[in-house]
Amino acid sequence: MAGSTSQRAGGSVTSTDVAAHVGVSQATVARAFSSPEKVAPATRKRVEAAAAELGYVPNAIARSLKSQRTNIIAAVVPSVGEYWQSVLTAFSKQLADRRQQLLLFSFSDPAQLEDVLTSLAQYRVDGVILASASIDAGRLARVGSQQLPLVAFNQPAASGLVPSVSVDNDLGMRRLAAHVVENGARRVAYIGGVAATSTDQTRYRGAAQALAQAGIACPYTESGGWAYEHGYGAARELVELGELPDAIMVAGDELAFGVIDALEDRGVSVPTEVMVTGFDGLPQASWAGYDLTTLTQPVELLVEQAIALLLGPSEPEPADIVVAGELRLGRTTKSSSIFESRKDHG
Amino acid sequence: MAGSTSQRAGGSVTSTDVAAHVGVSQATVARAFSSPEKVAPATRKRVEAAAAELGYVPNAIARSLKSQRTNIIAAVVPSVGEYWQSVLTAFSKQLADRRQQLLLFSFSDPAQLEDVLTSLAQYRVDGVILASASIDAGRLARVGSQQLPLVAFNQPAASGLVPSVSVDNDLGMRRLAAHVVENGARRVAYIGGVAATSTDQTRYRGAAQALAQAGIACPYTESGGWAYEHGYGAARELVELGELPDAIMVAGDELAFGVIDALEDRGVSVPTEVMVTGFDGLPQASWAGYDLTTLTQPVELLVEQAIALLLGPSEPEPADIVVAGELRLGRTTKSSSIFESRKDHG
DNA sequence: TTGACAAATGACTACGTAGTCATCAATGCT
DNA sequence: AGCATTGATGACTACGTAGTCATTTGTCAA
Repeated sequence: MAGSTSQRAGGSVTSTDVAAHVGVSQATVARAFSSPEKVAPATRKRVEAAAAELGYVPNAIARSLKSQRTNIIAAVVPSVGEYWQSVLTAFSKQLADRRQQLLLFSFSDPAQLEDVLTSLAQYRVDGVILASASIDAGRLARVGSQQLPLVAFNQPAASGLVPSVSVDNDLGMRRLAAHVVENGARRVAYIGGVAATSTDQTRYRGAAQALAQAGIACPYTESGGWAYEHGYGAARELVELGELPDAIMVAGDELAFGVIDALEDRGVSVPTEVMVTGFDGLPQASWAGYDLTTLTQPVELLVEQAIALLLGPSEPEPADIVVAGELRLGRTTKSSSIFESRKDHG
Repeated sequence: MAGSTSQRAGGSVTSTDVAAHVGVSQATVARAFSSPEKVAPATRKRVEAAAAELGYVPNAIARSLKSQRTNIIAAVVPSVGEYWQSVLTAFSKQLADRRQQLLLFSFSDPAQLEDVLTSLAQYRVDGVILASASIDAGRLARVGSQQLPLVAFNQPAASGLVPSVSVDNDLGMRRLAAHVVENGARRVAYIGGVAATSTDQTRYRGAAQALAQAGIACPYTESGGWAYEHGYGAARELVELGELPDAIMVAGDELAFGVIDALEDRGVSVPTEVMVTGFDGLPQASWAGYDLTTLTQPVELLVEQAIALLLGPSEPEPADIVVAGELRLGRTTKSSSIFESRKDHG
């Protein structure tokens, strides 16, 4: 039997090839792979043997064309940022468990979004995850008008427009604010990311309102981005202006790391002189070097909900799921006992 | 004209629909999108107008089936690890520039690799990036035997078997070793990741040989993984054993962060008492909080080379590209001037 | 004016699969 | 024994596109 069964060099082996080899019809081979229970065990065995011998692997492209399902989920994600990377990791893991693949559409500049969404439309994916603070309502609506299932991930602005899953930004910031107030902070500053994003707005509002209830004003500083260096730069400016508050609430963990390092670099001790809080609960927040007080997003849970919305039975009206995060108390807000004793809230 | 042009609810608009609307053949519509120069400008305009009106978007699945090209590159990557996330980011960016999409196959456990590779074979991607230290030679060979272009990313073991792109692990570690020796280290320990991986072996060998030339032995400790907590744990053990060296060379940056934090937590000052080096050049290495001495991998360049191997004309024999990294000098090896003066090498 | 030629377009088909329907054999029942 | 029923399988076709080839139209030179 030498040579007769060798697979062709460049081309792929098709179900027809296997069928000819076994002496059954192409339909039977297809069934043996897509719905094995409809094929007699003996036949199935022979088909599988032949497939293994010839090196046949079902062609997902052809299958998708015929069945109108790709088993592929697209994710539109900013190409940078510790937070998005961790979200992506979670999606990729959980989708793999459901035998779905992740097709990645990343963009570094919001201006590229147009192109990205265009090429996204060409792949007939089974669902789309929109994860970025910089997708505005108009674009969201446009994507939403297509027929495909989609879910906005952590985009407060999407609420009501398209199905969305978010952490409770407002509640989270309120808890953090309550915590720093309890720890004795009387003057608090807020360092945001990009003021134009709904995430930033929602978080700031939460913090500002909670602080206002304690009679504390909370000036907002825009750092201009969500990366380490933005936080570093914003904090440096704050130090140079000279009027340091008791606490700095930062819109995101990565920013907060920059804030902490900028403070320490300039001899400002955290938390002794200034407390710092973050938001997100990145893995690095738990690293001993930072040990940041922050709001840990339940990323796995959020992702689970997002996938459920995407793959589950479609709801009649857009569902908006909001999940509470968990307060993580780290070293960056541990107050000295002097402050502790003056605590006086509610 | 109300209603007559409304697109069907669930189904997608096809080139045939557009053709009927314009009054041309399906072939002309297809050409208008895939090779516009073959269509008369006037006709093209009408086709484009009709497509916009009907909401037609070319179907990439069907196109792929017909043309045997998917414009999709698959990446097989471990689902965790700061380093892989940064690599992934680079791939996704550079592929987007070339109008290719990234299909993500991530795995958290090497045992899942089998499943991953199986489902990978079904999608007829244009190329595969294998990026993980834990793909052994046997599996590499199996994947390589398929017809599709592939490239192993930072896997020394792949050299000779399949086309590969790697940083120069050996040279990098030699440079780091030379640096710590110059800074006065006389007793050096090495903390590795997973001893069974070729990356770990190559890096340790480079360090050990370079140190041996300076007459320094270099005991190896396996941390058991590549994450922060593995480094933390390994360093903690080292401290508890009591015999701290002058310098600890660590196999990866993320591990090194753990090592540093473990040392500082136990009152061991870095670099005054113990110097620490990393490997990879993660963004966090540049953060002021760590400011790690490490070997920065030229990730963008590595990725560029990998993509060139993948999409470029196929070489007759597997190409193995090795790129040198760049030494990054941080605070974690800044020696006191006492050490500096005794430097005596070569 | 007519033949040669290029440009534009249409008819047709294949890419590899899965679902529909028909066919056939085997089984159980009265 | 005859008939209905079930299970297994084959023939056929459609999914939406792009390439091949043939046909039509328009242009230019002799």
